[in-house]
Amino acid sequence: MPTIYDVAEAAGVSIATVSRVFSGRAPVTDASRERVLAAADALGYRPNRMAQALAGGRTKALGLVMPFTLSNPFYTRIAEALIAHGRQRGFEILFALAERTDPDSYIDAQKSLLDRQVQGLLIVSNTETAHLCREALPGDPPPMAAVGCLPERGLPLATVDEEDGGYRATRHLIELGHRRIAFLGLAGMPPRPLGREHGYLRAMEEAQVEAHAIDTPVRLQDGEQALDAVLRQVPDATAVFAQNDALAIGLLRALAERGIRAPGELSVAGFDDLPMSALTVPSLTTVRVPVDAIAVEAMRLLLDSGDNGCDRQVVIGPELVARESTGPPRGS
Amino acid sequence: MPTIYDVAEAAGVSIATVSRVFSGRAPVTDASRERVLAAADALGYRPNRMAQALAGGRTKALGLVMPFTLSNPFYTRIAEALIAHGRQRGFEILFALAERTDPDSYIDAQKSLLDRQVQGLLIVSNTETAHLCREALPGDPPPMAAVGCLPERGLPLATVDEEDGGYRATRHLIELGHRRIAFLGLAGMPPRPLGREHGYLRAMEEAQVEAHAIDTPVRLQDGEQALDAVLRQVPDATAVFAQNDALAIGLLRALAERGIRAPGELSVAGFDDLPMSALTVPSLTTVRVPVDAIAVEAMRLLLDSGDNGCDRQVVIGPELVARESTGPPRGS
DNA sequence: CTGAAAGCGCTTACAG
DNA sequence: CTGAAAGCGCTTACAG
Repeated sequence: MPTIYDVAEAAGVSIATVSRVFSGRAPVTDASRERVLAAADALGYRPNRMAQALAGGRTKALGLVMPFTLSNPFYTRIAEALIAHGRQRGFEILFALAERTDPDSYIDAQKSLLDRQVQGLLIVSNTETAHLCREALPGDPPPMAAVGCLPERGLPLATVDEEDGGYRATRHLIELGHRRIAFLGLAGMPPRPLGREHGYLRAMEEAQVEAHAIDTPVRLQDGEQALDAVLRQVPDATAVFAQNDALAIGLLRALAERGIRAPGELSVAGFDDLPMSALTVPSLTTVRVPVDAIAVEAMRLLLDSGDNGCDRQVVIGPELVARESTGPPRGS
Repeated sequence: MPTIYDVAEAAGVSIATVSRVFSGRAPVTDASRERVLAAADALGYRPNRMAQALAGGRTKALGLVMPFTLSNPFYTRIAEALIAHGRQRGFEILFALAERTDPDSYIDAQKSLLDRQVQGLLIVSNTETAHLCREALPGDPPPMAAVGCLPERGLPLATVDEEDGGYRATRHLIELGHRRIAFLGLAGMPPRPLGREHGYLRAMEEAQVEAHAIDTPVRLQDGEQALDAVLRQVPDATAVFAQNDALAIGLLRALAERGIRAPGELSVAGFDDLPMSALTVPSLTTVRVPVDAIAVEAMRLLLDSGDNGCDRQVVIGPELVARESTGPPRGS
């Protein structure tokens, strides 16, 4: 690989000039620029980013800490949007996948990114984990923003309004005529992500009907277990609102297996609007998370904050997407 | 951030000794080691990887070039497996996502990885793209391996036996009694990935029935278009074999929308075995790609090749997973 | 606008 | 086993 010395020699200038041409941040005559560019092109020169980072301190790289379960479509959508917007702003996004969802795994992942001298850190996780990541930051930390957690003081954050989303989904079911509506949500995660459930509870209270929140894991493969829990705990439920689309899709499958019609006997609503959610049978009513807008705001928080922005929070409103999996309650 | 000098001072040794302790590749007395480790720990020292890479030439990082569509579950499964096995072998995996699927985007992504001085390159793509990436490699290139493409000379490669997978899926349909079986596959990608289709053609020929390969895009959202094509081109088809599960799932949805029963009126088989494929209604018969084994072999090709291995190809056998979406043909 | 020089934080022969 | 020194390929004040 040719180095900056090779280019300088070929172009008949000093390495400082070559550096100036490539960084674009210093005055160079057009003549010099052209000769340097021509020489670089001829040699196939590309600056060594390790050396640039070491000498300049700036890496033009941002770190993204995510759960290891890349196959979770919601995370990958966030990642795609973040990469796209980072690129537009001239930053490369470096991934670090947390091996598990516990805080230590996140902190390890964060450190590996810091070792690469990233200029900013994006954390996709729940609020507590993001907070712990923040505390684990070294003395002279790069800016950090959390993505998609619940709002909480002291952490710049771009997220969807989960409470409002939960409220909208529940209102939708209530307006269809449902009164026995169960919420299916996350158990055992410290802390429980409460936003969606809170929205559900508020809508139920407002409608003066009894709420039933059921603890269940929320993955694709947990549909059967969740359905069992519903049938046991709220046997006369006519609708369920699931914490996320993955669980809702698993639930749809479990219902089909038992011959329970959706929405005829049980309406199902989810949260996320995965690409898959429009294509299940029946297609899934859900709450669309504005992933793109979240990514834009997260980049803004990270890069445009100046000195003041360290505590800003941007909460973006979601949108209800009504599809086939919800309908009037049975017997109405 | 503390540097190696801070640690050396605190431990009362030279920076060379600190470096030796952290690299683990040189003799140090236990006493020195302990003092260095204690000092490093107290200061929160972590080696600057940029400096390590620049000074040592080795980065302990491998590059992974993938299509930008992270949300394609097949790619993310490959990525997960690669990351897991890379870690086990002490390597970090750096991603570069090709913005589009054209070769130039891949080459750009590859270059950005090379700029980071990765010690090896993994290309997830079709064979032609991988070949072009290889040709674009600079004078002194790191080892490279292609993952999941079709076999072709001159490129180390770990992949599934696509032809065999296509054959097995088709045999499964034939053994169920089907004779009118359409293949739904990729159009317009240069070159067309022919493996799965070849397996289909071989099975059809062997059974002495007429083959019907239909060109169609293969994404989740292409199910409707693909179904139209089948109904138009092979109206009496009793089964289809789709190039991948995404398309097969889309197809299932399209069938449900038109009230065509699967497998009653049309059996559907896919290829990939996505997590989702077990949970559709009906669940999807498919060919399981041994993602984990492929990842292990890819790492082996990259890291254990010595000088000889540059041309090795590992083709791993797939497995048929029979589920609900296939059954005997109508009227049998 | 341009060059010579110092320095970023490490690793690696080279002596000892 | 250990230290002093050179050097990895850049960027950045500092002069001019």
